[in-house]
Amino acid sequence: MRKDRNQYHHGNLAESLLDAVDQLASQFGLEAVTLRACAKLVGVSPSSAFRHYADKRALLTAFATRALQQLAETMATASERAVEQGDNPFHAVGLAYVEFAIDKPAFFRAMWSEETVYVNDPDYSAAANQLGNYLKGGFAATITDSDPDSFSAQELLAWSAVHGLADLLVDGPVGSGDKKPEKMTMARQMIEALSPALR
Amino acid sequence: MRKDRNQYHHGNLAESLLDAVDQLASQFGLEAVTLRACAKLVGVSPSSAFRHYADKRALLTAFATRALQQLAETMATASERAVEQGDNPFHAVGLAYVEFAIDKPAFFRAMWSEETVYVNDPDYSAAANQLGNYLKGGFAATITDSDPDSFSAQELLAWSAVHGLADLLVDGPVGSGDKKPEKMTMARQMIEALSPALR
DNA sequence: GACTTATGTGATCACCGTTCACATATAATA
DNA sequence: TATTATATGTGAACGGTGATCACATAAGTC
Repeated sequence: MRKDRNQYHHGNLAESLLDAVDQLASQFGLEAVTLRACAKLVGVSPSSAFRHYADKRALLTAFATRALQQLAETMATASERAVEQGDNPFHAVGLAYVEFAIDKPAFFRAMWSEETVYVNDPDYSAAANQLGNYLKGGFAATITDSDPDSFSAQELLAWSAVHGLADLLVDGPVGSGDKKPEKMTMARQMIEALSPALR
Repeated sequence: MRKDRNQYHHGNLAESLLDAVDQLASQFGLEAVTLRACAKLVGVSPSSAFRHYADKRALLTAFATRALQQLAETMATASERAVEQGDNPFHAVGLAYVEFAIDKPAFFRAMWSEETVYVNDPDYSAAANQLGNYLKGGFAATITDSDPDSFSAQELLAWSAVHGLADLLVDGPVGSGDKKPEKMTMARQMIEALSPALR
């Protein structure tokens, strides 16, 4: 049973503020995310946010963490499905990475934004590490990995290529006029072109 | 002969404001760049900036344009030198790209920041196009290119990989604890690992 | 020298993140 | 249940921010 609104106590303000960041960032971009706008959206006074987050930056850090987890989840399911269907898991993971960036550019930008995030926050870095592991998991079937604890040159290449394309599509001059299908085709072709280097 | 300071008219305020952005961004990060701080650094009132730039965003666009030109120049000389010395020009251009990002992270961030830049500004997009051409120039000796007007899958792969590594090094979780030499070694190894895909 | 145009100023605005004393709700204790 | 302690939300205030506008002053033109 959920609490009634119009209460003095909100009940789950920390999470609701994250939802507000989510909504504002998705609709108007990350730059437009304002503490006051978030509070207003939730129906709460601006100062109340500081009971749950030390900073605006702390709020953005929590949001970035959520984005990392979401991407990791997306990639994990893509990888599983690829294994089930006998497809190349790296292709699936790479495509999922790019698709996430295209579908949720605000999340993608927030995720790796060293200037607006406390990168040493334990939750954040844990999520970042977990994402790295899913990436390596996706590569595992494709790349022969001598040292599973550090990124080999080939693994770094794979991540760099996928991340670079995603970033160029979202913030760079690549595919500016194209819609999602064209962008995904570019991603497929690029990943295809990459495979000779991953043997 | 340059104008005396302590004048009512500054003489070259537009350029000087760009220098101020440069200095503040390099020292304190892009997020810390403030119109008022720039004006104070130049020794001028805050409102005077609006005589030369419509917006803060217009100022950042001009700064991003300058950054693009600087990177293009760096890459062009790297490419030339590589050709002279018989080295692989793509390697040289790719390394120059990564090195630029490491040395001047604020420039690198400002360059591709769709939310803080007017990406349709003619000067900006011209500089972005020129940079793309230099990139293709660097690739030219390495990659067989059927259509010189659009990026082939291999060219896109090469740019994505180099750009992605640069971005992961600057804003991502790769090489966080490492100094520049280690990062450049990673770049060399990644580019080396990429070459099988560029034939 | 008079007029026009370009450039810099100062006051002012609404909005921003942040703080703090205070109000109110929930939980714990007696 | 009554009391107390703690967690959570409020409202007013602060300085800093981007932006505007009437005004002041310089430079360019005739």
